[in-house]
Amino acid sequence: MADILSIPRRVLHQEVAVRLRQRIVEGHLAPGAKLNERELSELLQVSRTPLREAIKMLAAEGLVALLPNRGAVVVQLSEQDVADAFEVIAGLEGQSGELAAQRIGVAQLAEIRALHYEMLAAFTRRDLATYYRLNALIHTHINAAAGSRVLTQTWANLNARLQALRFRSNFDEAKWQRAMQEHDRMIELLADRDAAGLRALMTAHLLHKRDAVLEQLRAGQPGGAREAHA
Amino acid sequence: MADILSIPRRVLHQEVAVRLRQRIVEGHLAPGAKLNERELSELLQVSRTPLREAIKMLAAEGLVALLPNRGAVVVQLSEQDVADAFEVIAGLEGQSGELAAQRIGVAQLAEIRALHYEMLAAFTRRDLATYYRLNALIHTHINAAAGSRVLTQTWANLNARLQALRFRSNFDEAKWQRAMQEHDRMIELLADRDAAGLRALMTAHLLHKRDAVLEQLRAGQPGGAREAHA
DNA sequence: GGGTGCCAATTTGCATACAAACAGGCAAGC
DNA sequence: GCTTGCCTGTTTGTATGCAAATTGGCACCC
Repeated sequence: MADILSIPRRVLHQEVAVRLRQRIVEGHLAPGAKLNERELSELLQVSRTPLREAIKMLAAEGLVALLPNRGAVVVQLSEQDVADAFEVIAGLEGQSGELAAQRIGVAQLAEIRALHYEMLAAFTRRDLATYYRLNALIHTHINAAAGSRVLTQTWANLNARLQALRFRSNFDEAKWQRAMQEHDRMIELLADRDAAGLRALMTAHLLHKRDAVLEQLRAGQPGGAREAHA
Repeated sequence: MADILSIPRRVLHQEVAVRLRQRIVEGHLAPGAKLNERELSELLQVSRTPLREAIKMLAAEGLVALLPNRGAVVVQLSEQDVADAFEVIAGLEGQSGELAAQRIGVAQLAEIRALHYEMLAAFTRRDLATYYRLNALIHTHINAAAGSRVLTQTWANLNARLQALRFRSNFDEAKWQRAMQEHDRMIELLADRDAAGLRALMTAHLLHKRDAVLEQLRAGQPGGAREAHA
């Protein structure tokens, strides 16, 4: 909690990295798109040096791919990659759940519960955007409650790559209701400190999410071709 | 398969990143050490620009931490971090095992078996350095056999952070024998395509490794380098 | 003596300049 | 007509220069 004291020390290349991540997740930079350095440096009003440093960070995070002497492109996950990624993150969420159930404090639990009710409100209104925001926030809080910095970093990294997909995935009513029920159950299991139960639930929750996203992908890209990679 | 044809396109900043990773893993850059840009650029005979880009990549990988206006330092994992990291990687290895058992081809299995026998030879000679090299190679091959690029990347990233520790961890005879037995069993389970079994074994294997490393850490890193002696 | 403020040396952060590699268009040769 | 080679504009890769921030030391004041 010492973070509150530290004044925000922003450095340009980190700021640029944040902005680029946003643009990728929000789809302004679509998968496969080339990152033209001159263009981006003009757009963001920075020189190429910090921009390049930011791009290298995104490359290490797996958000973009570097083509030697040919710049960087936004990675394009094949259907198989998406499935694989969700399976990996399902494992990470499972572990988050297990640890969170063991380690969560009352204040953290209360906050998550509050977010849950807010999300329930958004669900009731069928306000998808708010629902997603709160959903992501709840998962982030559970992950944080696990109290494992390594887990948090690994999860956040992978999550960033999948956010772009989730953003668009707009699953059907039945799936949405099930997801909501699973979230209800999460709160119960957290309150009960049922580590094994929460692990199982969260893993299953993410695998369901995988299925929903894949279904969406297949519907959107008939033919379901495996996309090429560099 | 196509990799054989592509000529190696080296770029300086990637080369530098490789070298820096080596230096960190091998302990030339100890945890907590400051990365002086001028110093390193002279050492590696490159200008500061590609060096800085490489440092940013390592930062994104979690190998170094960036202190705004104060450069980068090699991350220093607390005991808790180490335990957490091994638990995360245990989950990843478990998934590697499960997928590998399902997807491995005969050629891949044969290669892993061959490496296993080589490792058995190294174990018999109590040649720790060779044992470690082959051990790491086997785990890499199993991971590759899982055929999940996302899993491979996530695993490799985390693994890099722990290699430095393993390098030094010089566990006792009993633990070494158990590890060797577990590896024997891995081969059996792979050959049997026992996905659930291999998942469980590999997870346990890594948790045992965690215990060994933590024990070593607590013992207070007794001087001995990595050369073993029985 | 201990604390505070200032100054200089060092180091990082960013911008720019220059070199190398690439893409694609055009013309010449088969 | 198709390929091959060259040539040029564009883009990426690297080096260097300059500005800003930090660290540590020293003098000064309380």
